[in-house]
Amino acid sequence: MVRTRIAPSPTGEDIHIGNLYTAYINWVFAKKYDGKFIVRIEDTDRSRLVAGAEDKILSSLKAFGIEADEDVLKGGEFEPYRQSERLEIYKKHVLELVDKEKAYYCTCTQDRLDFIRAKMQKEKILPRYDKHCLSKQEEVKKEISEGKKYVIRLNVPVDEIVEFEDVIRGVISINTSSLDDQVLLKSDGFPTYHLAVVIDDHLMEISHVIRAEEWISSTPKHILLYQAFEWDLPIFAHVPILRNPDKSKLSKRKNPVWASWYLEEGFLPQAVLNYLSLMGWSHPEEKDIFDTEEFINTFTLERISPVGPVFDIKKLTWMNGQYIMRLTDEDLKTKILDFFKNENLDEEIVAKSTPLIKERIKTLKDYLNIAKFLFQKPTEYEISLMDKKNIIAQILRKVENIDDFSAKNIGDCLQPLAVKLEVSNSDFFMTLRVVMSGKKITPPLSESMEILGKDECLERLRAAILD
RNA sequence: GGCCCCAUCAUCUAGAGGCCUAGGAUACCGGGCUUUCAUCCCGGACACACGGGUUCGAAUCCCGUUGGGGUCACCA
Repeated sequence: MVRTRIAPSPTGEDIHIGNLYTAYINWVFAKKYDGKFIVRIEDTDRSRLVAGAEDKILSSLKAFGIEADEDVLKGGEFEPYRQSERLEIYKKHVLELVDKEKAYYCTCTQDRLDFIRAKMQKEKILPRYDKHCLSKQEEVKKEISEGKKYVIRLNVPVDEIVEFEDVIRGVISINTSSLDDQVLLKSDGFPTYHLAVVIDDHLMEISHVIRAEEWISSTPKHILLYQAFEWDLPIFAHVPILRNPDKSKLSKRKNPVWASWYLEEGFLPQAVLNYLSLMGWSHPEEKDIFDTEEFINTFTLERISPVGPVFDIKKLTWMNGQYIMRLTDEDLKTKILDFFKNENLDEEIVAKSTPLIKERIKTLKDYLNIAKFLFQKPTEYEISLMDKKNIIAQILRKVENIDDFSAKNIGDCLQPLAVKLEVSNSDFFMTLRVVMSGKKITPPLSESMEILGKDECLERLRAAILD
């Protein structure tokens, strides 16, 4: 049984786009093998907890269609799915490790820790805990019974090789001498990530740990824990970290990183997911555009490349445009209406204009940029109409006499006027375009005028003359 | 800095020894279509980091160098 998970921390505004990426890979992998996808909330850092973050993460995941089979809302066989509610479990297990002498109590103060760290740094040796408390456990236990604050540390063996296999990168081996005696249980009684992740992944029967590359260097600690507990290892796959254009880890300083930002900018979930699937992975037939179902069918972990890809919003934007073009008119109308629900747009106008703007917008947000004039009169003109008054007056007279106000007929009636006035087509229609919309770039003119209707067009022509 | 991971156009990538005078996509530049813009079509410029091996033959395998990234917390 394939069981995958993501373990977001409610410490930010929303789910990070990089986490959305790993979530998608995990979800797709589970779907491909008829497995289960679990969302586990890792809220063990009480100091960085952000109120509302958990809800936001869950709702964003849902907005992108990545639904968990087991999570804090749905529950499941292995609940609770919030780590702060599993404290007893961690405690019990870590004590087991102490019994086995794989872990030990430590009552060192932060001051002492800071001191030895500084000293080691000065001596240019790797700063890490010096196992000071390990040799005097009885004494330490006595201190603890007297109420002294303590942590429990992993007793990392000296100078051993820890090896594990990563599906994407092959065998990775690290000497334990580069590992610290990691704190497993913090003094507030909460586990650290390293303890909690191993226990939960085991207890929740996670078969494949698919997570970001930044976890590679702490995986040996996890291996040591699995060995200490005498548990079987899951399969590890470390997917690449998404990068800023300067190749550093994707960060909010340099890029929009919150998943919901993309939705707010008018990107379609499917387009974002499709783009994300191309990060470190490519379709065997070199396709760019494909839906989730096809991704599930063709995806393999082995095909993920270990190279960290730059997140290129330009290509995402192109892809989003492609998705918008492929939407049915009805579907696009609904999406635009929903996107601009606060604007209370006239549904009929949106419906009529949708086919006109379909190939012209890259995001839903672009819609009003290009079509706003259909809902309201221009407030200014991008081109001066001062020396065009005569032309406009002639157009006005002509338009007054058009009875069949269809796009085709409007064009047919106006075209001869351009010839008669000896004005080039582009000049003539640009003038009219600006009169109608105020802008130089618009959807097709005759069609737009048809949507506006004869009366509205006449009003705009008169307004332009008076301007 | 130690350890670990990585290395094909600006970017995402194809490529698993001969099919590669390296293919596609985005972006960019030019042209066509066109009542603006967009779509669409055609064309262009642009890459195997470097140095050693192995081999009849290397973008592909090995080693080194360089470069980039990650990680070294009672954060995840």
